[in-house]
Amino acid sequence: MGETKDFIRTFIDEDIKAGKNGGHVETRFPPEPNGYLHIGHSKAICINFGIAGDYNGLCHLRFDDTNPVKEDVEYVDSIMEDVKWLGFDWGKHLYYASDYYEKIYKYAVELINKSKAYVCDLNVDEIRQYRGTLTEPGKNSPYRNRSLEENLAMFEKMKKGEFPDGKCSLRAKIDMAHPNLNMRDPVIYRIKHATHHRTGDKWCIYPTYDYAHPVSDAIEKITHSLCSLEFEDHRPLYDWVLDNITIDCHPRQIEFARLNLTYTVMSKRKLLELVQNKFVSGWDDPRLPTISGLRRRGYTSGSIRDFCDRIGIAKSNSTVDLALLEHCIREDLNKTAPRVMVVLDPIKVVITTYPDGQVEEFDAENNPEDPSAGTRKIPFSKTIYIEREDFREDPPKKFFRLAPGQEVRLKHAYYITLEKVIKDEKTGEILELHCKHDPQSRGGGTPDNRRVQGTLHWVSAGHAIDAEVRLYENLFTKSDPDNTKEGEDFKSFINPNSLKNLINCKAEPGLMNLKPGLRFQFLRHGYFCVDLETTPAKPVFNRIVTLRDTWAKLNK
RNA sequence: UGGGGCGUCGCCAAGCGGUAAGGCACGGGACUUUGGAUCCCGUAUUCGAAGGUUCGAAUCCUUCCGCCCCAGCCA
Repeated sequence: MGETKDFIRTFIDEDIKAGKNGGHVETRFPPEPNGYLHIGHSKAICINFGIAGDYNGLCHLRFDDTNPVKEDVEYVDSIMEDVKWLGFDWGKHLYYASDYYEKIYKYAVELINKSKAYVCDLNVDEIRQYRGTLTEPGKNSPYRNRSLEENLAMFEKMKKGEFPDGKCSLRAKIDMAHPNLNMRDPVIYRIKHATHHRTGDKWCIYPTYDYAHPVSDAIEKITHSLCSLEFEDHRPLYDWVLDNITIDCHPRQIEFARLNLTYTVMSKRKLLELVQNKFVSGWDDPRLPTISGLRRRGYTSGSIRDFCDRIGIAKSNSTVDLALLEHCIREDLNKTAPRVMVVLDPIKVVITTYPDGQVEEFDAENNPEDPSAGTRKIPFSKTIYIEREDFREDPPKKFFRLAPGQEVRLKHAYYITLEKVIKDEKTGEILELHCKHDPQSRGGGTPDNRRVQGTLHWVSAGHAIDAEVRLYENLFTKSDPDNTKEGEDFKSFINPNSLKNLINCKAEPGLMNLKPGLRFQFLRHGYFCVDLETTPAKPVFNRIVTLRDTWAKLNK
């Protein structure tokens, strides 16, 4: 968190010291609207918005929508929602590469006029053959030296839709023998008779990323164009484009390593497959690493920002341990989430010494970490539920919870001692437990200050509400499902137990009126989030952090 | 075998010639009206390897080794 400076900020400091851009810093987050944002994007978002903020600059949100066949408004809507939810504000600076199509086109004409671009009739296969290989140079396209007039006329015809898809393309004229393949006359415009989600059918030629991106950055007067490592090889082309058109801005491209997380699929292609083939309920399935999935699972945006701060920025390919993300949400929720008593697997307890029909209320602190969170009243009565696992008829040593003759404390309430176990005569099933209580222990302590070893959570049977808990588990059992070997299908690493596991439980009556998104810590059960599907009749909770539970189960 | 990057603790990551930060994970202890809470304490004689320069190197030089990316009219 700013203790040590990353290399990007170091570069920016150097630029400022050198007097570049008048000391201004302007960045952009440029997603292609072809899927939902995931935790990996949040790193890029935090870096771009974070750096702009640090330098009192601006960060734009720009949709890199140059390939109509993959894009959709559903994605642009979700991306805007997720960036906002993460806590970032692009202000008025919402842009679309498609808004620049006219300008981008004119710059292409300029390149043609300067003899820096030409229309090439080679098809995809031919272009590939002419490109050469990693070790052999390519050879010039036979169309490379078309006349200026012919190029202009051809490009005009491309634009007018006089050619079918793939008939020809506009290529930058650079160097077919360049050691960097990206510089071997890259295609900068291709024909696609497809409907664009914003420009409709106005265009049938679309600029490629390599050409549209630097132009878009320059149009927006971006100072630092931050992107991931795989674009390092494209930087010479980025610079070439801006050096060869008439534009008074030349952003500096800086690359950083993208995020990888253990036990997590980050590839958009794979996420799309999981969604389309219904392995999950949708892009916001709580088991997915999408921003919307994490949100629904109960992650706070603050915890995700904290995570992005902690992982740092560097250029080495790395895979961050999922445990760090989980640490971040636990740390956040520990400070903010109210504590609540919920019995997941109830067993009935009757306090025989407690008056029939009597009800009293106890004060319970909402959060021991935060006194300002206040207290709430919880009802107590003769019949309560406790956790089945909190009772043992034959307690092993060191079992300090309820057992015959053993005194325990009911959190916030009384000390009770087990006197009798009531069983079904035929089946032997335990039906209820009969206990006596010490009236002097009201509130959880006694005048004689005697200590009890165990404290149990409970709910009053007559007041408890029925709730439903979903114990989602981690989707993948493999550390790097994104990296499967030859012949391996990443779907074979899906954890069969990750599917929602519904548990009907008994909860404090106060949990009746909850809004989706609220998080709680259920004593001893961890953190839960009120699910979107919660109805007035029945709250539904999603468990928030589960990799640990998954491991516990797998290692059994 | 062309080009571009990267190699510091199990996982991230500082360090930029002056003698290895920090976080996560892990181990041990304390405490607690249930913690997956909190607080202590511990954990790289060593920086991919080997040479060299230097009083002194993770930091400079040389060579070697390993990993990642690039042959889309995807981004």
